[in-house]
Amino acid sequence: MTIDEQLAVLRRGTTEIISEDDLRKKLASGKPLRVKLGVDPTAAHVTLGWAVVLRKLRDFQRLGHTACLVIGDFTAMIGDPSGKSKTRKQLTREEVQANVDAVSEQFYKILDPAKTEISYNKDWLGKMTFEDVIRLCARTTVARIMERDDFTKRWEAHQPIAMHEIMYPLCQGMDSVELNSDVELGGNDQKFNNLVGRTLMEQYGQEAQVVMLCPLLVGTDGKEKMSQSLGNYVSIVDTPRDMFGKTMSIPDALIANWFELCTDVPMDEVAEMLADGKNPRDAKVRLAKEIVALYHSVEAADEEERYFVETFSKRVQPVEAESAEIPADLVVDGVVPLANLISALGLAKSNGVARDLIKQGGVSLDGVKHDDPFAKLPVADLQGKILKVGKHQFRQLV
RNA sequence: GGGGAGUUGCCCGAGUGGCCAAUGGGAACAGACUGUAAAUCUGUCGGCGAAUGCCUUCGCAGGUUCGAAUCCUGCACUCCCCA
Repeated sequence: MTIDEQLAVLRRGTTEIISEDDLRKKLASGKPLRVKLGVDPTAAHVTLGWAVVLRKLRDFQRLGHTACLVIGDFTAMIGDPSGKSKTRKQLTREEVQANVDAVSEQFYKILDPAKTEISYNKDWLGKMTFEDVIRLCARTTVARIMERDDFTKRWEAHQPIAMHEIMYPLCQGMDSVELNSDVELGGNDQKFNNLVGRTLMEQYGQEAQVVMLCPLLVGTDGKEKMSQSLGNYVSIVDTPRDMFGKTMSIPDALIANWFELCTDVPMDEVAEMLADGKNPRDAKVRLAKEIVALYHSVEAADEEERYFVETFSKRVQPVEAESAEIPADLVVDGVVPLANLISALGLAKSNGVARDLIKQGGVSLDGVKHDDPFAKLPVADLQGKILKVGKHQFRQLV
């Protein structure tokens, strides 16, 4: 592959490469590049948003380069201030470890283990003495740190900024020095942090890393960046059903963007699907199938399409639903209060909410609406039926 | 170090002794309409209860009072101005 061809692959789905000339030179050297990606184990799932950068890293691997994952077990205790309007909660060692364990195997659904190097930044950051820290701090200025707009905004809004938060970019920069990385990948919100890495590397006599930024994937709500704390995410370990369903619920405006960032479908093909006169729903179905196929299988994708069409498009009951046993302690004289059953099965968070749902016509059994919030139904009538609560929740009663 | 302002439900934000489970907006959820999209309309939105009702909530801990989110004291946290 020529350098230009490689660049074309690498460029897809990036917003900025600082600088492309430097990247070209590094590629031209012919040696495998060390491509760094810092991950903070602040969450237990790899989301599609997170996958955007991981997939980019995989692109590098396919071109023969080495992925250097830095698990931020040290920095997670600080919490990246990027894009945050509040100080993040500091995680304990145990929480961090639990997340690392959960997340690391998910990485290999995307990355090639043979070309992946994993390190933990506590190994070096944790060993720095206070003197080391002071000397590190001396390498940057308050004005430089405060120029990032997360801080500027918080400052102007009179929001607190804790001292330890301003250390974050320096920590991440030290990671680059430690790894002597050639390229650092990151989400767009990482620009500031990654640029600090360039500065520090030069100060330590290294060649500055190339910074490659990927756009932040917008979540299923169509507004905010995808994140676990906002609940607008699709996890790569979601069941095929959830994955498909959540993808189908994104706003139309996001379809092209998701194709670009989450799949390998060529963009001109995408443009064709979204041309005037075409139903965007069909493009979305294709998108959902691509995603399911990527993390599960083509068969699962076909299966979910069929399920989706039957269940939602044709508005019939699902072929099969998760089965749920009627809790024995709810049964009195052979009858069960419907509202209590719904909350006991976790389909509503309290009996009151369950009753509200029933009143609003959001509950049905085998397609028959039940709107009496105080209904008590004989167990015999319930067994074998499909309980539907709200739009998406189905349970096969046993 | 000195002076001032603030902490209310998922978020923002009213509320200055009983009519407050607490106005309003946003988010969320449900229904209608659809393509499990968008927009729109309607409804719900602390917990328990069939219900008059009961319990828990207005930074934390005490106190005053028949009665406090509202008054007093102490504590914690945040912001602003000055040094």
